[in-house]
This record gives sequence, C-alpha cells and structure tokens, in this order.
Amino acid sequence: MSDSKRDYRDTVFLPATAFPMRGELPRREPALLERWARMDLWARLRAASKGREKFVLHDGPPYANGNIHMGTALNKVLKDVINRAKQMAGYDANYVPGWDCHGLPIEWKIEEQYRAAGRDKDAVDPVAFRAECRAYAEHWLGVQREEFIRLGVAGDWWHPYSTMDFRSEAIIAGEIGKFLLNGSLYRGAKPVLWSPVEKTALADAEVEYHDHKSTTVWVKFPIVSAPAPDLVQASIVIWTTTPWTIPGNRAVAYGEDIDYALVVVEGVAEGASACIGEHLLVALPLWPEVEKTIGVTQHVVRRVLKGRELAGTVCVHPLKGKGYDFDVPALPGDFVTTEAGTGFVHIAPGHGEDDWQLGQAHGLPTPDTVGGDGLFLPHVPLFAGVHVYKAADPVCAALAESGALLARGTLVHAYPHSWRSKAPLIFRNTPQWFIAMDGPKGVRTPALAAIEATRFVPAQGQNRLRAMIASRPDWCISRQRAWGVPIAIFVDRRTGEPLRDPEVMARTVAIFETEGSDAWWTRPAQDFLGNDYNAEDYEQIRDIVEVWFESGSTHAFVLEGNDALKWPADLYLEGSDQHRGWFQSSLLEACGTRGRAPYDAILTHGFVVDEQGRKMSKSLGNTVAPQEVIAEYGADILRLWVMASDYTEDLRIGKEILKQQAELYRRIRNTLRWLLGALDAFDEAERVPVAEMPELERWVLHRLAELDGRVREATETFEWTGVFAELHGFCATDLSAFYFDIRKDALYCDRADSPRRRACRTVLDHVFRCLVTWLAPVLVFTAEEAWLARFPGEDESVHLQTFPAIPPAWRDEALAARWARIREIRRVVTGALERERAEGRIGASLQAAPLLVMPEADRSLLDAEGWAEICITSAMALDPSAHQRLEAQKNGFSIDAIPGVFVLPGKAAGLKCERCWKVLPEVGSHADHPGLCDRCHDAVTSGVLARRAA
RNA sequence: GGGCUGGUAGCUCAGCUGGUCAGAGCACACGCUUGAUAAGCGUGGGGUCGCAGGUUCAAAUCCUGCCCGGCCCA
Repeated sequence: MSDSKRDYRDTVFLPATAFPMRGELPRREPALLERWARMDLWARLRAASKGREKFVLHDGPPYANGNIHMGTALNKVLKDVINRAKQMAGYDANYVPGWDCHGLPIEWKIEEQYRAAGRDKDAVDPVAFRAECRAYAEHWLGVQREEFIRLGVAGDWWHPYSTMDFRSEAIIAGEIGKFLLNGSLYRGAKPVLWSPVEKTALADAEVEYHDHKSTTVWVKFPIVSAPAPDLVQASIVIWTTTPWTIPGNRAVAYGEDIDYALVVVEGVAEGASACIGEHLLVALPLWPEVEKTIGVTQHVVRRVLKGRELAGTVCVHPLKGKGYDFDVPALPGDFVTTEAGTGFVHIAPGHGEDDWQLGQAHGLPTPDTVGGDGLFLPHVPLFAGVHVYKAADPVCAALAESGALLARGTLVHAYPHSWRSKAPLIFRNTPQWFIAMDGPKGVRTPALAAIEATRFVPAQGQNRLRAMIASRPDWCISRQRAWGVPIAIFVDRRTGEPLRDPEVMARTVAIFETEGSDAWWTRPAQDFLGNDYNAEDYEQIRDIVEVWFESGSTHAFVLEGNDALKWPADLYLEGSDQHRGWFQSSLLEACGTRGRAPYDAILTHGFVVDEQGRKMSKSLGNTVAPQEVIAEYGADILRLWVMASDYTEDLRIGKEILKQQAELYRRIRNTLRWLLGALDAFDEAERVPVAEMPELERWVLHRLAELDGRVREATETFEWTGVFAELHGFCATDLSAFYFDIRKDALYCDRADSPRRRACRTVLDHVFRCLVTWLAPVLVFTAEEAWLARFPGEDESVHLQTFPAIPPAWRDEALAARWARIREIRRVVTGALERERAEGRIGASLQAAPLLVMPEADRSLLDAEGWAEICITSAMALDPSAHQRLEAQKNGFSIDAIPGVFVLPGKAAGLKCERCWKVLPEVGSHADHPGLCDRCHDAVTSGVLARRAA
C-alpha cells in the first residue's frame, strides 16, 4: 500500500498568484510611474474628487539648486502620505508643488561661473545676468521634479508654482506695495549682518556660525564725571572681541545688579600697561581673571558697588584727542553678564543689535564708520581706508599710544559667517527697508493672535513660534543684490518719503505680470510713475526683496483666488527649522496684509541624522542620499522608513536601519502575496454574512475595525507615528502567525463550498481591500502592484480607491477580550509543543494531541475541536479526569504569567491523512481512499473539489 | 551662552496624570516545517529605562544638577 500512495497535492487549494515574493522595487517602480503617467492618474484623481470637501496642504517651496537630499525627500514623502491619506479618506486633496527660485545661492553660482570664465560680473547687464540665474533655476527645478516624481510623490507636477513666474513676481511686488501703502514699510538705518565680501546684508538664514580667531582687547575708559567722587579718578575697563568697533564706540554698558570692584593698583608685572596707583572698575567676580590678564600683581579693593550706582557716570573715548573727542556715557544694559570679560560692554550703536537698541533708548547717535566693502569711511579719524579685518593692529597701536590698552589677546569662538563665501561677517549700519513689528500698523500683535488660532503638530511648535515672534526685531526685507523681485517703489528726492500711490503700484504690478520683474531694469521709471509724477523727482529703489518675503507670499500667489485650492491652507508642513523661516515669514506677511495666518495648522518634522544621532554633513561623510536608497532598495523602502519613524523628532537613517526597513517591507509584501494566493478565483457568490461566520473570522473583522479607526484618526490629526508599526504588527502577529497559520488547513483542504472556508475567504477579501488601501498612501508602488494583481485593468488603480467603509457592527469588544484570552492560553500550548519538539517526541504540531487544563472561567471559550483548530494540533483533550488534572498540575507545562493553565503532552492517535496531514483515527476507514480522513474523503469525492483536480 | 527638544534591549518604537512598566516588532540563537519555501511557525537570550543626587512607603515615570545629541538663536 505504501508504494501505491496517491499524491493528493493536486486536490488541495494551494495559493496561486503571479505577485512575486521579491519586490525588485528599483526595477518595478519606474514601470508603475510610466503607467500612472500613461493613464494620467493625476487628472483622474482630480476629476474623481471634484466637488468633495477640499484639503489643501500648501507646499513650502524647496530651493531650486542642486539635487534633493534626504531632508527634502523626508519632507515630500510626509506631505505625500498626508495628502494621499486625505484623498483616500474622501477629500479632494489637490497638491500644487512649488519652488523657491530667487536669491543669493543661485546668484552666487552664476557669479562663480563668471569668475571661472574671467568675466567681471559688474560689467554685465543686470537683465542678462538675471536671465542666466533664471535658466539655472529652471534647470534644477526640472531635476528636482523628476526626483520627487521618482519618490512616488503625487502632485500637479506639470503646473507647479515658482517664485520666478511672472505672475508670482508681480504679486510679490504688489504685496510689498501693500505694506508700503498701509504705512508699515519704512526706510531705516540700523546695523545688519553684512558681508564685506558679497557686499550685501544677509538674512539670518544666510548666516553660519564657525570658529573664528578674534583679537581681544581690554581697554580703559577714563571717567570724567560720576555721582560718587571716588569714581572720577577711575577708569571703566571693557573687553571686546572686535577692536575694530572701537572707532564706533559711543557708550559703555553695565549690569545694574552686578557687583563692581573699585580697585587700586599697587603692583604690576614687568611690561604691564597698568600703572601703580591707578583706579580701575571691573566686575568683582571677574577681577581675578582680569588681574592676571593685565599683569596686576598687587591691589587693594577700595570698595564694591552695585552697577546701578554708576547711573549718570560719563567717560571719555579712549582715543580722545585723536579725533574722538566726545563723551561716552555709562548706561544700564540687561544683556551684560559676568560670564566673560570685565562686566562692562563697550557700545557701538552701528555694530550690534544690543548696541543699537541701547543707543536708540538713550538717544545716542549711530555713526557710519564702515563702508560696504569693509573699509573705514574717509571721515573716520586714524583709520580711514583700513579694512576692518585688518584693523586690530592699528586700533591696538592707537589705544596703546593713548595709554588706554591694558592688554590684548586672541580668542577662538563661534562667529557669524556668510553661508556662501564662508567669510566672517560684520554688523554694519546701513539704510534698509523694514516692516514694522510694532506701532499702529505693526504686525506683531496680529501675528501673536494668529499663533493662538493655529493648531500645531506637535504642540510644542506653538511655544517656539510664539517666543520668536514675541522677541523678533523689525523685519529687514531689503537686499543689495540682482536676482530677485525688486522693492518696486520710488522715493521723493526732496522729502525722502517713499511714494505711496496705489495707481503707481497697480501699474507696476500689471507690467510685471506680463513682462516679469525684469521690467524694473528694462523700462524707464516714467513707465511706472505714469503722468502724475516726473521721474527726475524720484529715486528708483534698486534693492531687491529678501527671499523669505517671497516665499512668505506664496499663499498670495498660489492659494488666493485659485478655485482649485483655497485660502487659507489647511496645513503647512515643514522641518522644524522653518519656525524661523517659512512659517514665520508667511505668518508675518499674511498678518500684515490680511490680518490672519495663511494656514489653519502647522506640522513640523525633525531633521535627518545618522545612525548615531549626529547631524549629516559632507565633512563627516555620514550622508545618505535618497537617490542611493532608491537605487538600492526602492522608493517604497524610503517611504516606509519615514512612516516607521517618529517624525516629530529627529529621524535616524543608515545602513542597518535601511536593512531593517527592507525586512519590515518583506513581511508586508509576503502577507499581500499570501492574501492574493488565498483569494485566487474568489467569487462574490462565496460571500458569507457576518452573522454566519465563526468567531475567529469575526475577530479578524474586529481588528479591521480597530485599525480603520486608527488610520482615520491619523488622517485627521496628521499623527501617524505608530500607525505603520500597528499595520505591520497586524500583518506579522495577527495574520501571518495566527489567522493565516490556523486557516491554512480550511483554505487548502476544505471543500470549496464549506461554510468555514467561504467565511474565511470573505474575510480575506475584506482584509485585502483594507490593507492595500491603508498601505497605499505609504507603499504607493507595492500597493498598486498588489491591487493590479487582483484587479487588473487599464483603468484600475488602488489610488483611485477610498478607504473601505467599515460597518460599525464589526467592532465587538467582548469577542476581542475572549480572543485575547484564547491567544494567551494558546501560548501555553505552543510552549508545551516546543518542549515536546525539543525532546524529539514530535516534529509538526499536527502530530500532537495534548490535554489542556484551564480554570473554570475559561472552559466556555472553545470546544475541543476549536482548541485543536487554533493550536494547529490534530486533536485536543479537555475535560480531564481528577487524576489527569492532578497530573497536569504536577508535570504539565505551564507559564508563570498565565496561572491555572496546564498542558499535558500527548501524541495524536491514528494515521496521518495523506491530504491534510492531520493524524486522525478514521484514516484508513475509506476503502476507495484509504489514506484519507473523513473530511478529505468527502472533499475528494464531492465533486466540488479544487479547480486543479482535473 | 540662551530658547525649544530628545537620550527605554543591536535597530525602530510602546510605556512616562508615579505603584504587575520593564514591553512589542525587527535583528540574533536554537528547533520545527518543506502545501506562503531566497518563505512560514515556535521557543529563547538580551536593557543598572544617559549619569548623579533628591522628593516619596514606592520613580523609566516628579524635582535638581551633569553628560551626550538635534533645531533655532547669540
């Protein structure tokens, strides 16, 4: 008999699918991209969602310069997932991507090309220069577009916005006009961070901090009048790291609560500049350090006084008698500390933010001492024509000659540098255009109110933005460059007042709209001024607007008045650095012109760091490029990485992490593959009503209902952290290791018309539809591949689906609790089987038929057949005799954490059914099929066998 | 230096209104299966919850300081 065994393999319903186990994503993804382009999926999506409630995520424009990096990829993937989820949740989620095209970095690139070619940039016509910048931006816009598309990001890629579109330029100029007309734009002079190399003011975002070696000086300011007589013969000692600002000095600052020592010098080291008998004023806690530095060997502290006792004190400039013959008042400054230096800060109102504000508060002049090229201006005594970077020696020499220099040294410290030229920056007093934060038209108050009305995800972002807006100075929007939108206004030469005429503004905007802002350079001024003004009476402003103002205006030229979108946006979504950048500039721009934020909610994500949590940098060599990840693993893996991370914090990436994502992906892919195989040739007629399903099936439906709630909640709140982990856990733990494993027997071996098998297939159909649509926003390629494997067709796409509507009745908490307990008990059984296996008594679990002893309360959970089914054993014995119970409690297998459950091993009685491999007593009882059990005999002889049984 | 923020198994994350809270998945090891097979199932090892103090009967969970990292600012 054994040699004539029949092979029943072809009578079993084995999974059948063309969906391959291996993704080969780098090869397959491009084919799907082609398919979507061919069927114009984007247009179909827009058509399909016409009339639905709109969801608008307004794209923060990346800078059109260079290939995308991981941070850009992360940002776009997150946006895409959120948009797609909203779309599939039933919204009309139109996404119009954009680019930031003006600005210094591009201008700098073109200048580099000029330098390389030996051409002088200043000799080139600005319009020709701008044309080259435009072409450069155009190129990178195209490159990045392809890279974003390759990432699987869905959007209106062929109708994007850019800040250099003529219409954008026109509206940006018009937005500046709004500030001009409402009176909040003013021309002022204040110190701004200035690059003597690029000869321009820089925005905060254009500044990098690097170590810089500075000359430090300790300088005496002799007191000439003071409230206390003993101070008059003393000198205030200041310390500064920027000796070149001494010519700009107009005050010294003290801290009101700081203790200052009035010191009499009684002994000095050789070569020290301090003189025996002289009186110095230094912060008490800093004196020991200062004493050493300036070479004082013996001293007496005459007395200690609080800073506020210095009120009214007046010094002279240390270079008095050499052209610096003015009083230098001592003023209180809350920025003065005793952390370093002398406890006194020298104040040059033209060379620092604190300095300038203190000067404003006390009516000090703000001298212009340094030109745009970094040279002292001709009127500056002693130093005219000297470059500030080379001023340390002459300044020190002059101070020493005056006897004011107590010591000099060097200090390496973080110092602002230009992000392009890497050259150190200076604070320089320059005329600039500002938007007022305070005053009648100030933007601070409405901006703070708008922050309160905005939802922040995560919530901490609100504090951060609020603190920044509350403390920021007026917004300097002017730049002395060429590649940008001009601040298209005129200033009356006689009065110095800017011309505020809505008609001139409107004319300018109209011209820009048709010709671009090049017109500001190509057309005569009279064309903008019209007939009411004479161009000769007006100065045409040649500054351009800083790029943050441009991107801060995107809401005006992208959202406003656009029927396909809406104003304000539902969401702005950027990295957390944009609290200082786009979130802020957009807020200020919109609050100044429209009185509210251009967004209802802000989502911030963290930064991409390496596997050790360090920032990525080329010098560290720890960068991971999205292009590399796509080439090696595919875009879906990259997208998976984003969604498996907690993106509200920094995201780590590296070799090992990517490998892990690939593993997670594999599990999901195989789950889909098995589903497809199990659903092969699924027929609607197979469906079974929920009420007729076994509890196991209803438990799966309950899980679907739970997950559906999770996905929909994340769709609304944008809080996706953990959702993917749950979906993966569902695939791995609930489906693969539990439900699938148990139901393989029924699926493979039951008659096609068995209620159990039909119920299973009904549920698998739901699982497939849910899982594939839930995964579709993240695994855009794989979900599509799986969908098409089941529903092929030219017009088919998972991305045209919505999340399945889950009947509320699927939720059954009581049943879920019961099944949680069942799985707990099952763990005891699998543990017992493992011990049997280890000792060689069984291999497959179907060889076992253990005895299960449970607490009374658990006996109604399942019957013996049910327990055997879910434990995948051939049989299970319940209802033990008293003797057996005792034996189980004594020698049976148990788990401490699951008290009262004992499993006594036992081998299944009978022979192994050749078809279903269960070991059953009846095997051998059917003469026509002696190798089969009753169930398989029925299946084989019923005529409703697997389609494969020919 | 300041503001915001984080540091739980090799990795990704739960737990953090203080008391079965030391967990999950992945990786790893071992075993099983060979009808999801370059797959699947089971079992197991692994963490002084950044460090040090403090509050409390009790702290990963609250407070303070320190160390390390990130963003922004100086």
